[in-house]
Amino acid sequence: MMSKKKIILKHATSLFARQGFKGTAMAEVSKLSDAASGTIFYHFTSKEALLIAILEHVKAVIIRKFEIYQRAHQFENGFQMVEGAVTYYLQLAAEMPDEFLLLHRHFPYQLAEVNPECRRHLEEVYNCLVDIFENAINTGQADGSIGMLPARKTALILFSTVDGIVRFNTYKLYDAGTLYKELLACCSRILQSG
Amino acid sequence: MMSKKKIILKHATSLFARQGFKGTAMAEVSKLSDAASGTIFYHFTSKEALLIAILEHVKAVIIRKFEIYQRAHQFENGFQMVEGAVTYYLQLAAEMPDEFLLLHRHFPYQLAEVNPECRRHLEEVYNCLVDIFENAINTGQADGSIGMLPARKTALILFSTVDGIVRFNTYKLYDAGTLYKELLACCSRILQSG
DNA sequence: CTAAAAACTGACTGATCAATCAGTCAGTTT
DNA sequence: AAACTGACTGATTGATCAGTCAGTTTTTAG
Repeated sequence: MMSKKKIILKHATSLFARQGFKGTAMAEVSKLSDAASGTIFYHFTSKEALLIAILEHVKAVIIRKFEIYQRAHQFENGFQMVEGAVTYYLQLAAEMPDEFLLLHRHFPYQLAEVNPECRRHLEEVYNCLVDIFENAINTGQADGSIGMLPARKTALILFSTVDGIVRFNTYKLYDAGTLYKELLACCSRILQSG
Repeated sequence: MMSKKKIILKHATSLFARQGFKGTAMAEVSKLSDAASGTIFYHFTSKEALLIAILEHVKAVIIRKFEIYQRAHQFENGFQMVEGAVTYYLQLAAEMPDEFLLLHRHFPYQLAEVNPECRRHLEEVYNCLVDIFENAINTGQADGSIGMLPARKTALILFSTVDGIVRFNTYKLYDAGTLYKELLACCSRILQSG
């Protein structure tokens, strides 16, 4: 049985992601969670504290999932590691739409400017994600499957591209699935050695 | 002398971009514009109508600026046209931070789901921007400076990358300037012929 | 069992906000 | 000089919302 605190966290994540922070009334969260409004403030000191708790949880889930993924997969070379990372990133974004939508909204970054804890959570998520690309590039440069580009900067550009495609999907401007093949082809061209 | 309506539009753009739609009180707009709250509702029927008017104006400005840019520049070949488009996009985003911030927020796309006029404005902005990349790629494929990739899809991926870099800047996660050289290098690798 | 602690409830409060509307006033037309 | 126009004003209103609190139920520990 899921605790009421976790139920509240789950529904608040979904509502904040879909309707925004200011656009979500605590009464909506309490209704969806089948909890009295007072219960939310019993578990979380304020609406802002609820948002921080959500971000902390999202961070923990994403970091854990990527660690599990990395341990479970073996690649022939660094280039295939990058391809794997791109594919898994798209897959994860489809699996956790609320969490990715939340990270694509502006209000967490606005709060991060005045709240160091919030800033830390967001930085850790982004570092985790960019590190995956960077590690794969470093591996590929060591085994010769990837050309000698600046690893961190190329990782940032790659991440920016993949994340942009996910955003197209979110905003319903273009379907990510139809770009998958071309996205991998672009990665291949960017990273090719020689 | 700027009309009061334009002054309101200007300050509302800035406030909506920085604080969000729900996060901005009409009283703030009226204070910054040095107008009575009633004046805003005299010119715009509602807060939502004000947002639509802002998006229409942003669309008009961006489309006009890119038309002027394209007429004023001559390129040796299609590949240099792409480089020019990337450079100009980054430059424009730095010149019009409020407008780009607004387009990077989630609420215009949320409104677009229920308001066809809003959806039209946003689509026209994105079509204008992606078309610039697509035209350049088509030109390059005709003159041999760009390889035979699917033009529209490659344009979308390129746009997604460049726009992602602008977003890094907005969210203060990474400075776009330091990625400029590597960004152009990636474009070159993606588009190279042969 | 009992007593204390923890979890939970929902009516209530004060603040905030979008939108309204009766009215002012400078300028134009009849 | 009378009638009219349209930009502008700001006090007011009804709705909404985050957060509180006094009290109830459930769980835990001795």
